[in-house]
Amino acid sequence: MFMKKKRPSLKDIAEVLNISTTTVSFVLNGKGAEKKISKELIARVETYLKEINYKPNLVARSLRTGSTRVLVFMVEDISNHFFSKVGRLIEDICYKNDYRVLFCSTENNVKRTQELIHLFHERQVDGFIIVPPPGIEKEISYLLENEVPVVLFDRKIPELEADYVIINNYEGAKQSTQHLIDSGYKNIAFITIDLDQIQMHDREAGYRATIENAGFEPQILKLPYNTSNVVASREKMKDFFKSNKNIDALFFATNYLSQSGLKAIHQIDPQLINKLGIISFDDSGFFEMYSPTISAFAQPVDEMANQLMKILLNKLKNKEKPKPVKLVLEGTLVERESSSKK
Amino acid sequence: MFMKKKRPSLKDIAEVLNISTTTVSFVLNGKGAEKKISKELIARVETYLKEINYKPNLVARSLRTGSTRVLVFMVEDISNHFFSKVGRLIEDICYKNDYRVLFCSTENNVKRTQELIHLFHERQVDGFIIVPPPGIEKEISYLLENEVPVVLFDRKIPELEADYVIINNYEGAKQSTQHLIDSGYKNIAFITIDLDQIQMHDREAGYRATIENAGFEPQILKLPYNTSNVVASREKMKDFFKSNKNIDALFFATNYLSQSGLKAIHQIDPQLINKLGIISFDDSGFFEMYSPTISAFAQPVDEMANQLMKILLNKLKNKEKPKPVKLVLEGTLVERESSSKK
DNA sequence: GTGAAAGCGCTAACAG
DNA sequence: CTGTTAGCGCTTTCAC
Repeated sequence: MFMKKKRPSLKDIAEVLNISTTTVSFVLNGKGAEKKISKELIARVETYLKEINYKPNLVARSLRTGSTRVLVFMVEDISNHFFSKVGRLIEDICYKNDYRVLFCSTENNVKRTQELIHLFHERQVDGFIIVPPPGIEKEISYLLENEVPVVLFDRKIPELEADYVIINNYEGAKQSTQHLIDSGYKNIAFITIDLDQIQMHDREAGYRATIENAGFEPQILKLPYNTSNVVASREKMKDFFKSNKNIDALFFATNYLSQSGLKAIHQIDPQLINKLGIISFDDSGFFEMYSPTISAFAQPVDEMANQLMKILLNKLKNKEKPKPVKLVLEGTLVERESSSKK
Repeated sequence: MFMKKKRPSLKDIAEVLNISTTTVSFVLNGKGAEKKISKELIARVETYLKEINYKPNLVARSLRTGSTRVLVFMVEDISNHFFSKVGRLIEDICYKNDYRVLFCSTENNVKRTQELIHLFHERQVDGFIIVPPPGIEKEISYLLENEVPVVLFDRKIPELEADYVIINNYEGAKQSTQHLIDSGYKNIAFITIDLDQIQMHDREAGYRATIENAGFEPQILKLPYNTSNVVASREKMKDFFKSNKNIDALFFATNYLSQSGLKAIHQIDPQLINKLGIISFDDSGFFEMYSPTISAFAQPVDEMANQLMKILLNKLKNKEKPKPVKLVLEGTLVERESSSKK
């Protein structure tokens, strides 16, 4: 018969060393000097802590302090090149500020996002960076009302007084479209997603304005948004490409649409790709690897990460809330083989 | 002057309703009937809980119960197709068992992995599924000693008495190599990583045995493992391909090596890919999308997820530890365009 | 059927 | 300089 060895607590340590838990706690938290505990005692405690490889119970600490020092970065899909890049940068900034950060993917699914928000809020995380899926307004308001620090990212929610960092989608779509026009393409189609999200509307509007301004005809394919059925989407793209043979260039509204589109193009005819101009909104590691390499309108990931964290850390520090920060950044066109002059 | 509205606690609720916290707690946890609380009281409490949209403080609950009902799935890179697929399946099983699961990437970095293990252990997660990077033995032993449920995945650590779920890498490499031989390739090179990990050794051994058995010459390129310097790796591949013109097929030891290799091949000559036989260990969403589509040796993701969770849930339930479960599963060859007969 | 009260492990105000 | 102690919000035993 044996007992499960219980993890030692501060109290256990205090008993062994014949001192109070207060002293141990102070030393543990590096407040020994500040609290004027003698060098010898500090050394004795630290040695013992190291010896038994003591790990404090952070659940208890969090309950006591009311802070977990954990933040959450909640995006549509953390494996997406754009989000993972920003995530990585954010992680570094968090560590420097003695915060930890957890990543998770909403898959643009409201229900899943609600669950994630509650999961983390109930576990008392200190703050959120969220790419809000459509329909999540209520949960965001809930966090706001409860004065949980939240910064929106990639999309804003117009009716909400929340901080956000986004890019100028309209301008990016204009530049991308204009680039294809400048490269000599005349029948440029826009492939987008049938989702009532402001950033998608802006991209479409940018495309439309540029095409019409050049005296061309907009041609738009709107795919239903359902990650589960990529095959059906690809079939729709194939049908669209086949029945609109006049198209000589494609502008994809997101990087995952591009990837699906490239596959569709390949399935129609492996040579077809070399006859089309292609550009994608959002960059991807994949684009540099494809043959030909694929042009993209890239978002300013460094600046986004810096700004997001600056806003969030500020909210974490100052409990009284200032006016929401609303940031609209500019992206840059990355010209690769797929959009060169034909 | 206003006060930050504190989240209501069980005590607040009890006061408002003029009952004890015990009763509220019982109702909250669905134990009303079991504890024979009157239907009316249950209804009254539930109504009020809903009305104020009460969210329990799970940090407090965890401190009290000693369980967070959170598990961690710690892999090399969660954006890797193989790991994200398994992760998704595991997530479903967790939810069904009323556990939550957190995902994170070790990047095969020991220091990072140590920090992650401690981060989560200090926060009292209930269990771990870990793809162990080389050099992490000590931390895993630490968890084992503290009787934290751990299951290793994708790789075992021979000197450790830990549960694990892996595949037969030797057999998979043999099948993959044999498939290239059967397709008529004669000079098959193996591209691998210079990492002292058992699964890499097994893959190499499987390749070597099959090649020698067919009377051919093994040709192996070992790249240094450093995710940071993909460009340098790619340059090494290019040099290797250029200075070994006799090579007519390539067997990549991991899916990320394949992706890097495909890029190298493209950079040498966009047409070169069509002259080479290619197969990759581990499948990837990318392979189905590439032109040509890339063959792969795929791991049995469903079975892996099921077995991992079966083992972990069992450990969570039965505190006395049984003998470690050591599972070696078989993968399957997915034949695509890149390895067809030339 | 319901409530009082102890206690999970930690921090920090206060006392000495 | 160090210790006593209250209490974070919750669960659960025991009492009535």
